[in-house]
Amino acid sequence: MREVLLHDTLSGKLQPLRPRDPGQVGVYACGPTVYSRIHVGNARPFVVFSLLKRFLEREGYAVNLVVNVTDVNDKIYDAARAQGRPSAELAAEMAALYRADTDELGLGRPDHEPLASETIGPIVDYIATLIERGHAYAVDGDVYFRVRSDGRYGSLSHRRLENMDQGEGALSPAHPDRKEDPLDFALWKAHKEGEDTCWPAPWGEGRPGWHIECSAMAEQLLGVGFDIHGGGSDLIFPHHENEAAQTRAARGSELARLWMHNGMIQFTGEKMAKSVGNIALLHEVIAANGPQAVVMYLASGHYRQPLAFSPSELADAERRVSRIRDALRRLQPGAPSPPDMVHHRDAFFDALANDFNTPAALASLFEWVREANRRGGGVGDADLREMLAVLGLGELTPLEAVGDVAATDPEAVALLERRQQARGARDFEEADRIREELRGRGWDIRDSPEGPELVPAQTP
RNA sequence: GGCGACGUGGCGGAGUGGCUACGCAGCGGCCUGCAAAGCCGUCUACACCGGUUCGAUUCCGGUCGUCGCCUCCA
Repeated sequence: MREVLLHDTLSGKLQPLRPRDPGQVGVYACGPTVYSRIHVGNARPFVVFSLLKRFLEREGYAVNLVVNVTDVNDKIYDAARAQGRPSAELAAEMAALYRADTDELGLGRPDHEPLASETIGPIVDYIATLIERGHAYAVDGDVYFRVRSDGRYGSLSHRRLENMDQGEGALSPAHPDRKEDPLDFALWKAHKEGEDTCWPAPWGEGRPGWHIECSAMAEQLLGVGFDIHGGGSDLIFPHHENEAAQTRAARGSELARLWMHNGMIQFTGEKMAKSVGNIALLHEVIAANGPQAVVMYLASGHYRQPLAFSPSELADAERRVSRIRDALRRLQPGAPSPPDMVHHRDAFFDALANDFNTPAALASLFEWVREANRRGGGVGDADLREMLAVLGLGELTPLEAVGDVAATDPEAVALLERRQQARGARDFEEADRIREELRGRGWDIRDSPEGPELVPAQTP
């Protein structure tokens, strides 16, 4: 088992992974708010933490991955109202589409996917505890967290209270004196006209604020002080800062041991976001490029850095997948790989152990591929398969050889034979004509010393 | 204004105080009837200005620029 180093946002440094319970790693990653279909940016944490789980499991850990779904939220109310439908119905539909879209990636599901709407009881209890301990207060059915009661507030996002923009809330003409302090944030929001869902609570019916749900759900499923809390870097403040503050205040200990944050996907030079309008929907990108290309694309940058998105980047990723797929054709399935190539495989996993450096790992993978290609056919594919499995590309299959085609498209095989006859007769005009005909049927020809093969045509 | 990250070859994107990843694209070559695939080579980059050092793309300071957060946001 390698020592795994991960960058921790709280300390700002690489930290060795030292699980609370030896051999077991609990991971909580913030998932989407379901008010519309997710885009590629939303998919990044899903992929990053899914792949991290695979890697840690490969290293021998038992991993429990929790990715929540926020299904009660202002944006959902707004979107549902605009569509003239119940908010719960919209949330349920979008949650189902989120699962369907991410299923398409072929990475499996997280171990748990809790919903805010199904965690109301624990959330209410949590808030009650905060009030009892003097860290929260109710005002006309709202409940606010007393930010200044947490001595370590700001430690995660590395900001000082005095530097914070305090324009929000305090001077709101609608609610002039609700909060004791403009920095305080809502734990519970009293039911308002036009909101079609609410739940009972000791301080009045309403619904949870955004941050409390994660503290409650993470604790329910992983316990306080679990190993890794993750999400997009745009969540560091205020979302994760608030989560951390709530848990310290209610439980007297830290929510998570290590905080991991992924960088933003950038499209047209800035963050891909619905509010900017520069989004590419995940299911459309998968439909256009295939799921493996999307995973390859997301793995091609270090998770902490911003990553440039464009259609050509996805096409690039698709070519890389093809290179691997082509290499697979020449390999010996299920056979061990040459021992003198194992250093590439080891370098691959070493790179992942060093702050989950997927692009460096991919470099080693491609060095392995080049070496295998150099050696010609017959190299065992075991090492490559091991690497691909961790990347979630284990399902990659080599392009079919002609033998497999016979069953599905006997006509193509007949054409290939006619082309061989034409070539034998040095009638290259006819041979090339048949090649074009086969391409029209969706097959590319690859000639080799061992004879011609048919492979599915690459989409241009 | 505050905090943080970053500026690498045509593009994407790692990384390192000295040996200049990886992929895509381009170009040349090998192979091929021609292609495709593959292999070899090539295109020899690290924003700018100072400093430290025998030596800096890598460390320090400054300048310019970009991005993120400070409000919902993966």
